Amino acid sequence: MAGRSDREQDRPRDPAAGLALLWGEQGRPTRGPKPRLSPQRIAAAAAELADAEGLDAVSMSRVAGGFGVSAMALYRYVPGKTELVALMVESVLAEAPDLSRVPEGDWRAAVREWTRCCARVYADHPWLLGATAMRRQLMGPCQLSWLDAALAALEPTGLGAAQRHQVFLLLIGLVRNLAQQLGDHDEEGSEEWDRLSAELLARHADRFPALARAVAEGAFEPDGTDALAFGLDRILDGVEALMTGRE
Amino acid sequence: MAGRSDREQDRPRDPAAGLALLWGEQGRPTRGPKPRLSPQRIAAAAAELADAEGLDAVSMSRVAGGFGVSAMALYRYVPGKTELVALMVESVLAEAPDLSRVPEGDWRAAVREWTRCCARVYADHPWLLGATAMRRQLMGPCQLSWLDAALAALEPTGLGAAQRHQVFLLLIGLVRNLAQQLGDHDEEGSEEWDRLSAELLARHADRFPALARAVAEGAFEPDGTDALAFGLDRILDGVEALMTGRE
DNA sequence: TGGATGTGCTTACGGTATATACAGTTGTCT
DNA sequence: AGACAACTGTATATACCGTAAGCACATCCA
Repeated sequence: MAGRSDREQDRPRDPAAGLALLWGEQGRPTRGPKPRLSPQRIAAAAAELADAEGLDAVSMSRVAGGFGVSAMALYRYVPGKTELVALMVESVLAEAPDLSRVPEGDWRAAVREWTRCCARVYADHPWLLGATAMRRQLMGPCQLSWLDAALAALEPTGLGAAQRHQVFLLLIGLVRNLAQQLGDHDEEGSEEWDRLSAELLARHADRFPALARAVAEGAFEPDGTDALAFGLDRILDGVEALMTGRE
Repeated sequence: MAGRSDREQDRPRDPAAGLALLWGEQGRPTRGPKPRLSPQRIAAAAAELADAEGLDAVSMSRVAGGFGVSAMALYRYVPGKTELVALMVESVLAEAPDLSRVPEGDWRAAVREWTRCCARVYADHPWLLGATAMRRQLMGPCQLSWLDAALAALEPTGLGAAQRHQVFLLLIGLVRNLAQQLGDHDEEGSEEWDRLSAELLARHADRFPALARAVAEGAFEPDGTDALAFGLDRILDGVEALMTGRE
């Protein structure tokens, strides 16, 4: 109940060290006793813990406890918790998006597939949203390869590099917002929360006419439509309009 | 350096009490001494502190210290920190979007104006992103009035309620992602971070061909183009395509 | 005036990240 | 072989955090 965990927005005190760790550019020592752990194993265990109990459950103590060692032992492998979270993100993003199945040159299909893969990762690891909500994130190779894949998928559009980047931002924004929506919905006590909100809204319906109309029309009922597909189609249509309209 | 702050994803132990507080539906007592503080004043002070030093600086001690009282004194007005953050959000969202200037019926202008207002709030209060990154957020009247304004702006499109809601999600996603990008950029030590990243990317350029090409084209240079306007136009075009294509 | 009620404070607990100093282990070099 | 340096893991300590519980006092109603 007490002592919530971190927000990770403090910058690591030594960005270079953190990046070197993420990129696996650390000289491995030969002198002392064999290390029993490794940054990757620690990150994997932490990610597993986060999958099971949420990001808040990931504390140095808990993670270390899983290995039967003390909390301070982890600091031999990881500069600090900021870097540990970055490693967790990398470990989850290791499975690069598989865009081999899409037909050559069909950029819509490629972008669609990339977005779906991305959304699946966020769905499988709900803590990813919070872990990447930090400022000035340390970006590792896996994260960059996702970015690379998206930019590659967008190259057939003929858009400029800056615009490809902008579209990427749109896509990742869509995925992340949807992830937040989904994470909100399937939590315990959801029905009571919905009931409270509905009652409040009904009591103040006059203050929110457009919202009340939307609710009456069932805008917030969990219908079968795929929200991801909808947003994706809007973005793709917008990109298409840009292509045909100006080039 | 130690003791980072919370992530607010723990649910308040009593959602009903939190909501009542947000909606100002608490019976005011007459018996005891006049309260020297109020939830709103506390939230305003906390928001000011967050504006100046970031969300991490907002602790019960710090906020209470600003009033010259002890930390525990705040718990007479606010159930816990989760609710305090929700109140902070409400206080910042109190200035509802001003859509009176847009010409009647021009839904594109209205949506554009709403998005710009929203983006300005996020720019003025960078901590808003982190404060609303929680799950199952307590939604107060101010937040709902923003939602209402967006839905109202979308009504002239003739889209269904569910689709209006989806477009709203797209818009807020755009704003939030841009806020994260902007927050990333104007931090101290940004140039060193950029240098490190560029060097790493150059060293592994073969692993990220599309990314390398984009960098070479200057995709990540801070050019003068308005990223918000770009994403907004993509979304608006996508919506327009949906309107004309299917109805 | 008395009692009820609410305010503000003090103390304390269990949690967090992590700095520092130390003990034990292991490889390399003389 | 023996010395030494490097490395691992632990124990201790600091400085925070949110907050539960209880106490002393102020204020209003009867």
